[in-house]
Amino acid sequence: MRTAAKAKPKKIIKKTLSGAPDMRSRRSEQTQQQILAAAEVEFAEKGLAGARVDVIAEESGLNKQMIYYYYGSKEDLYLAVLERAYTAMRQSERELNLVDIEPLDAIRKLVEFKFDYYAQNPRTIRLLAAENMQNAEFLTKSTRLREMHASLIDVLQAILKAGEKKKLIRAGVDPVQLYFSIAALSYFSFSNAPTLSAVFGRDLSNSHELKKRRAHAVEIVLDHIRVR
Amino acid sequence: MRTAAKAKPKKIIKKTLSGAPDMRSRRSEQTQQQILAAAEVEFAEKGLAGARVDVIAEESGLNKQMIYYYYGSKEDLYLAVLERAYTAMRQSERELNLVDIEPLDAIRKLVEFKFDYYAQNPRTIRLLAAENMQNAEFLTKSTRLREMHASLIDVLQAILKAGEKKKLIRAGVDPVQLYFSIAALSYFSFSNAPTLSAVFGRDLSNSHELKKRRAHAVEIVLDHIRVR
Amino acid sequence: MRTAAKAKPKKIIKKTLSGAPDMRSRRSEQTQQQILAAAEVEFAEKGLAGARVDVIAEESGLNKQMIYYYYGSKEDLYLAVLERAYTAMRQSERELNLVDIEPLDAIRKLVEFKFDYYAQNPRTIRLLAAENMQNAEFLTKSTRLREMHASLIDVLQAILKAGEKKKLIRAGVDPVQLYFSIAALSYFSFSNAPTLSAVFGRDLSNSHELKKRRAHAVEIVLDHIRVR
Amino acid sequence: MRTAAKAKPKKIIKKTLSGAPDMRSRRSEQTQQQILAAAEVEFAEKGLAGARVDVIAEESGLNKQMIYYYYGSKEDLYLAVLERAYTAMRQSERELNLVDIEPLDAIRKLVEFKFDYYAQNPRTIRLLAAENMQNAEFLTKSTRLREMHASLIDVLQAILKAGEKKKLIRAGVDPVQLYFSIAALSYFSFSNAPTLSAVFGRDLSNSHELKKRRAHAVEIVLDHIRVR
DNA sequence: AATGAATGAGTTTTCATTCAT
DNA sequence: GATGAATGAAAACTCATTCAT
Repeated sequence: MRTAAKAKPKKIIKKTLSGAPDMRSRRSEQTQQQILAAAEVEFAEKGLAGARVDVIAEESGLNKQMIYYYYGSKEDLYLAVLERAYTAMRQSERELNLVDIEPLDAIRKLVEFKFDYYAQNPRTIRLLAAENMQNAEFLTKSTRLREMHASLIDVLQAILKAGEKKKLIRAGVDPVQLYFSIAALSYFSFSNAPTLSAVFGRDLSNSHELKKRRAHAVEIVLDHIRVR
Repeated sequence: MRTAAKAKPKKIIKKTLSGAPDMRSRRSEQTQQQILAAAEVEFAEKGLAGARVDVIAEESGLNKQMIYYYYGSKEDLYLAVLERAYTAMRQSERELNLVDIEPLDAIRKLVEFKFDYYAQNPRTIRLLAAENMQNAEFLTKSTRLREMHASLIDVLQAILKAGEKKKLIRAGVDPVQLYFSIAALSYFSFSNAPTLSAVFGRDLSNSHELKKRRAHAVEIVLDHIRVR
Repeated sequence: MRTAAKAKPKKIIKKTLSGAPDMRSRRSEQTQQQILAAAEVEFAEKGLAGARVDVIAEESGLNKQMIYYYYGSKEDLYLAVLERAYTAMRQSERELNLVDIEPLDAIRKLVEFKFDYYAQNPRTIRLLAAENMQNAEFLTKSTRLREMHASLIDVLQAILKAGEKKKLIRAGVDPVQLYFSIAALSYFSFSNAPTLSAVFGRDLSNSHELKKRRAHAVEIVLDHIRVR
Repeated sequence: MRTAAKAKPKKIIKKTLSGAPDMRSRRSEQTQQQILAAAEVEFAEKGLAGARVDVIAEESGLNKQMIYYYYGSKEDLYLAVLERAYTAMRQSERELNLVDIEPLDAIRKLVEFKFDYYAQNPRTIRLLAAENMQNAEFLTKSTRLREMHASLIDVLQAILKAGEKKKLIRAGVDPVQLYFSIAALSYFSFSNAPTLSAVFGRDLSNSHELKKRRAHAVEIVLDHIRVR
């Protein structure tokens, strides 16, 4: 309906929260994973508007209706994909152990981790890009995601402090700004590879180029924080 | 024809190249500008797939057929928009005069310019992001754009050399890597503002935040190239 | 979208209000009438839920998209049909001239008019029945219709008063109740003809039966108001 | 199969006729009643086309397959609901004892009974309305229902005769016409309450209005048959 | 008897594009 | 040059029904 607000009939959606161990239906859980996997590929490739529900159904090897059965709508499926990718990234960050390492090495490791994560999860890059194109409409909508603040900030803070104490890192470095810069230097190499490659006329995504880029990112960050 | 692969029948398109002074029709020229302006807004906001020809027509104050008359198809219109934005950016870069400035100041100015350009041209950011989502399909397709290689690389090269000679800038800085990093640090602040704002729960696009971000970008770059 | 309220992009609908004499497009006006005519048949036959947009398009000889172009949605088209039928009925009532007739004859004429109107406009009966099944959701929604109160009540009132004065009609007859009863006796014969016919095993819609029914309706009403 | 004409493959349906005391499965009987109850609500609310099997399953607390197990199809379930409601109404009529009452009181009681039955069984009204929208397709199809002719006609006939003999009721009253009118006056008040309420801008379903309406129905009927 | 999962065939709606004037 | 009207092809979404357990 267009003209008037109408009490939408509540649609019954069968999504089993992945946390709940629903023993009765390991099959159902698997089906949902198949859908999510296919959807991630499609959304990462084409964005929300460009993605096709038919394609997702086709690629998942399932019926189109299953998508609506489990996720309710294209947009809700997109949100599920986004949540999963985002959660996985935060989880990876959380598993990064930087505490017992020399401060400068920790920073180096952190930059390399960020860079490598994007290198290994190109779809996450594209989902983030798509989401930014949408002004983070869905990320904002998701309570789950909004609350998942970047845990690395605290870690960074701790490392910087430890480094200061050891006279390895200069005082006064803003951890948030630093985090942004690390993210920027990692993200950009992948997010903008297509246009950069086109303009520079050479492939920027081969491993040689990436290695140089990664090393540069590490250096530029370290140069900024090191005491002279 | 909507999604399918197309064997474009050559269609006569009336686009007057803006270079050629077609005196007969200043009105025509204006019509095309109206379309381009509305299209830029729409494509920047929604991307290629999400943009609606109806909306562009509506917003331009013209009718849909005019779009097809002048631009042939939605995709060709998108290309025209992209070309214009890209050309304008390159033109701005070309107008930047960094030759007669002290090397470190020149770098500072360059970083600030990049940052400010994105700040003042948010639609360019979004068009670039959209184009990257499309794997630079259109940028690649456009001979005009492909040939418009980033002139700043040469300028950067010259500045670095001059700086080295004056013992202000350390030797061995790769101008391409540096250019990428400058672009990254500028671009990212704007391209990813929506998701960052959502996750950090505060508005990163106000002028205070941007000023801090800009200063940080300048510093991180300078710290990298300065001799110690 | 299911999950969240979303700012529906305003859809451009080209419906020319039938009042506005849009000379440029008599063709457009005719197209809309074709759609309305086909829609009335379909909605009257199957109700809102049962009606098929495809069928309406097919029967109107037009493209399905035209329906959306002019009316925006199936529901809005239904509303347009309802409004037209309702307006026509009220208009007919308004054209009934009962003022200069003997009171009892006026009542008789009124009952016959109601009965005949339903007899001649079976689709109006069905649209009303459909609308009642929907708890008058659309009639309530339509400002235009809600304001179109039954003008016959006032006329009835006047007739009753005149009849009282002439000692032809007894005092104390409630015009609203009487109007309802007249409507009931007319409407029911048509609205419930299918089930009654099925149960009584004979066709109640032939002209002989209708004549008897009509005469009975007149008598029962007159018997109620006549002075003894 | 949804809309298409169907060559129903004979399907084994487990419906235990409510008459047969199938001791083995009181549970089964209860399940069927749950389904019927939920179905009646849904069909009465939305009609055949508008009703959703999912909703019926949900509301009955059972699952969809049970509906198909016991009733074979949505349409057959609708028929079962219709049959039950109709049978109940006829049963009520049969239990009405009007034989030993004064003729005019009997008529009064009959009108009141009809009115009250509809008042207390609003879903029956809606099922009848739905069925009439379908041109009584299902009622016609059901041998059981077709044979269940309105028993009140005979009763009415007897009352009228008795009244005539006692000079209380005038001769020549057609019992079928009278029955129709009684039904009309009762039914209409409920069937058309939504549209009437909308147009008259006041609630016609409160008890005060209904009392007035009921009294009026009684009077108009009595006025018609009474000797003067 | 009962359940959750899956399906195919619709159904409404959207959208780029073209036609006629 | 410009406009409103029209179209076909696809897109999202729905729903009765069946399958497998």
